[in-house]
Amino acid sequence: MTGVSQATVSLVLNGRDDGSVRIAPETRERVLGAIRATGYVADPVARRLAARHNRIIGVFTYEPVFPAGTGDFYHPFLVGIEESAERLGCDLLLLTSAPVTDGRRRIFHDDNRLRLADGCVLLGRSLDRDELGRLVAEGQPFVSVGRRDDAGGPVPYVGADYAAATADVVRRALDAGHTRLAYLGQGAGPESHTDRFAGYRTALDAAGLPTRHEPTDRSPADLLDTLLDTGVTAVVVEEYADGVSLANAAVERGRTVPADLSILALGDPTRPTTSDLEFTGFRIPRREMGWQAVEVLTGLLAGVPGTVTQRLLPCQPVDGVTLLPPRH
Amino acid sequence: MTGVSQATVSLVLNGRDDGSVRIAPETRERVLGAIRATGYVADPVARRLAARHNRIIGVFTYEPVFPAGTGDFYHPFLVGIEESAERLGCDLLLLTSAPVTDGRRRIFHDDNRLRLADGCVLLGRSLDRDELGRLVAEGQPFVSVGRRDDAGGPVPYVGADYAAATADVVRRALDAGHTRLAYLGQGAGPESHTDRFAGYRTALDAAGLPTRHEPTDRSPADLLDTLLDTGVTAVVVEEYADGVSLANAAVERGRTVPADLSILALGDPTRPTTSDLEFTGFRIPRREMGWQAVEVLTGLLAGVPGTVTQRLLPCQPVDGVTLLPPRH
DNA sequence: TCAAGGCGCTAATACGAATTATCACGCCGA
DNA sequence: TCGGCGTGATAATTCGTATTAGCGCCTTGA
Repeated sequence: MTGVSQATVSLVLNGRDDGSVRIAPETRERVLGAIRATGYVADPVARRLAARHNRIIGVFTYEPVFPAGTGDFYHPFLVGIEESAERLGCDLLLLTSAPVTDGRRRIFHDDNRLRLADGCVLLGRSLDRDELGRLVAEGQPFVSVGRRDDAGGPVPYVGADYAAATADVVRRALDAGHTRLAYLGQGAGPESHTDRFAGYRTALDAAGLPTRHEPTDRSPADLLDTLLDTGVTAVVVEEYADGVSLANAAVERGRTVPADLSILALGDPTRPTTSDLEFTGFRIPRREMGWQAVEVLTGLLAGVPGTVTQRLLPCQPVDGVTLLPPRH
Repeated sequence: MTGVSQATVSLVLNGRDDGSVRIAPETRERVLGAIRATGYVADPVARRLAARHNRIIGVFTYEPVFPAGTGDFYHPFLVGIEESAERLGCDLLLLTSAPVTDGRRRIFHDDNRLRLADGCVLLGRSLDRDELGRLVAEGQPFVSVGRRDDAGGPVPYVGADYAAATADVVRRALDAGHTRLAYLGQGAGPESHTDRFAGYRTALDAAGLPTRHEPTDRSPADLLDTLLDTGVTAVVVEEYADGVSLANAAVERGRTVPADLSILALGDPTRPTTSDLEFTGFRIPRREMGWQAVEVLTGLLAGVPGTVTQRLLPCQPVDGVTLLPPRH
């Protein structure tokens, strides 16, 4: 249309008029006119092939992105991710094509499409260690939402400081006069669990008090009986839903929360559950985590020098109504 | 590593051993071995450049994808879209980079990235007519979630049959004995509104009864007075939230719903609102709409002949507690 | 004996942009 | 007249893959 070469169009399109390249203003206008007239837009894929980046951020989750069963636990993360992406002018690629084997999605498989994006954000309770290691080894740019242990190298993450938040919750119970506190949950497995348990242990150790770990495989009623029989006056629960079950069991047994037993929740519900009690504990800064994860990723990609790639964000304390001094 | 050409690797990688191409089993094994050893995966971008499609489905919404203010009205659509995409092995690209001008996102702008995807799904109460027309004119493959009028050509869509569902609701009120039914809402603007109003009008016309249209700009209390003063016994409300306001106003005035006034909701809440009443009306098959939108899109892309590209899905009637025969 | 065709693979090219070395041109000064 | 220099644009190459015509060799059948 304009009689210029493809190269010239490319230069005009990208507004290149720095020292090394010059386009006559008249030519530039002609090209821009043709672009406007035809509505031409450069093929982003070809562009990516040549430029080696495309402002696409992959989002990989081990559960469906738009959750049904997780009671929207992941929703706030995604809100933060989207807001951040929008601000940075990036698009999000939801890696929904990853096939599900053995009940979970896999990053690496025969038609790995991760590299469609410049980098990716990983979301999920527990990431597969092998896959994580491979990402690190291959130098794939990624950021995990949630702290992760090293996997053959440092893993970039934006996590919540569960250890500090849990220790704080425990200290609040200690300040209220409790001396026999149990930890209800796995306390192992995913980093989010071990961190909580570590915080619990730290706070009790510092106070010179014994720890007590209850697994979650017992019925709430049994569990309640055991706890009360052995003089436990406060329980910190890893999973919000387990706290709800325990409280319900207490009500059924004619006991009162928190008069008979204080219950402290270590975070937001990850399973759909309802309760009219507002549990004392803390909130996970989910939106902020999602937001910062994208920030860290783009920092990594741009090679920004000062970027801290391992971040722990503070949790917000929640006062709630489930903590009272113990009876004597 | 194996001494074969790039072309051979490509052929092995894609499992091409149909009639036209043959690879010696021994060679194939050697190549596969090298692939396993190195963990090589084809660059999806280059692949897309060559193949001219990439199994990416764009998702464009006129509101944030992960909604905050819309009370998760859009969530079920996205769940359906994701499920369908997962089943078809496609990834979803959320077009979050589209800049917001004059309070809404725009598809077309100077750095249009729609073409990154093979096609796209459009979501939103009202789509911009000009943009829609341009999509049609340019032959961009897309599907709208929600019925749309022609825009210089037929618009592919998967919508809810609001007209039929509304007519059905009105008939249920007529069957209960109502003869003075008002329509509360815009009744104009987006197709979803005009369709509802059309259904309302159709049902009343068929019964030989007069229609009555109330705009939403009045206070619920005023509105309630007017309705009752003029003998209206049932109201169909376009917006769930307006029904809630009206019901609340009734309670404040010492009236009872549905004894004094039946209220029928034409769909699910699009704004966050709470009410202990379960409104009589219908539910929008949101998940199914999202699901089928992706189906239609992939059908379009694959050029599947029999694909119906304009679909209206039935809404599910809800019995609820807000419809009773009128007092005499 | 020779054309026809099967076999397994590769060279070459396309995909659509970004990048860079280079070229043609005109002007100026020596 | 010739060389040097600033201008403005282009030819050629690159990114990593998919596709296809065709090569050289061998077998088969008439």
